[in-house]
Amino acid sequence: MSSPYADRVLGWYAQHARDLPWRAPGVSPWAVLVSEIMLQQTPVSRVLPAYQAWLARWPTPAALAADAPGEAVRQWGRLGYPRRALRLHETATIVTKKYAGELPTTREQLLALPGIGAYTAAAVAVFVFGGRHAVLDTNVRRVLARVETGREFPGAQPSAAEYRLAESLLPQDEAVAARWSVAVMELGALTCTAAAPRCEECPVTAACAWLAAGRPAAPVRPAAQSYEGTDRQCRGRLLAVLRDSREPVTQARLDAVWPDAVQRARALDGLVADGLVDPLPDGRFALPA
DNA sequence: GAAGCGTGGAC
DNA sequence: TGTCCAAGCTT
Repeated sequence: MSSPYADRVLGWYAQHARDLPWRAPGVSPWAVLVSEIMLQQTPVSRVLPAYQAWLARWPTPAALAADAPGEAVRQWGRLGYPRRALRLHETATIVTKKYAGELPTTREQLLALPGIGAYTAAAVAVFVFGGRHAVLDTNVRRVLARVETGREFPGAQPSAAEYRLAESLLPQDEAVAARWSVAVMELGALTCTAAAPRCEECPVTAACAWLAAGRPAAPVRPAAQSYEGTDRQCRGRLLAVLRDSREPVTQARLDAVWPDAVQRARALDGLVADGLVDPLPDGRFALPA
């Protein structure tokens, strides 16, 4: 079984696909993984320059593994969620030692690597190696919620039913299925967007349950916690001090960027526990060596 | 399963 | 100087 509107989505993709660097022919599996990790919760526009700079510095997993994890955190810059940089470095080390420098090709092998979860494992297995798996990211989930379920937004986490649905829609042919997966994702990113979807440009309006129902609005969700004053903001400030310093920094330098001493200590402890910050014997702090 | 984890752009 | 959201993962 496969999607009755697969041809329409594939045709739309042929016309509208963005010319992104990680989609260029000849891009290495490792480079695609780097792009996928960077794209976790970070918009394409901000990833583009970071992706180019990262691969210019470390073209292969072996090159990254040969450098200190702290350098990965520094190069990560302000992309956000810097644990991703640390885990990418760990993965580079594993790939270098265990897989002789070549990214493994199956979803299960990829899933076992740090920082690679269900989505990223499927995405790399499909986009690079042509596997036939459901690729459920936020874009695909939103498209399926609307077209198939008639709801404006999907639930908080992908359900087993969602996976079954996504798998049932995959075209039989592996290569076609891979193209379908990236095409649905692109449709969600460009047309079936979270805010102000462009239904007038959509190739599958005839099949869309949400549109047929008159685009009913989802129930209002509880307001998100403000970022201002959170531990996350505090961690970000502290790590920025370390990123911007070539030398280890003193406690006083960290104290200067956050007024609340209790919260500051908690955030710093968290960064140390996460391996993002090294406390040195002399009392100073540094990115991990 | 919920909560924690950064950052900046679009409204 | 508010809210939402962006190719999620881990515990």
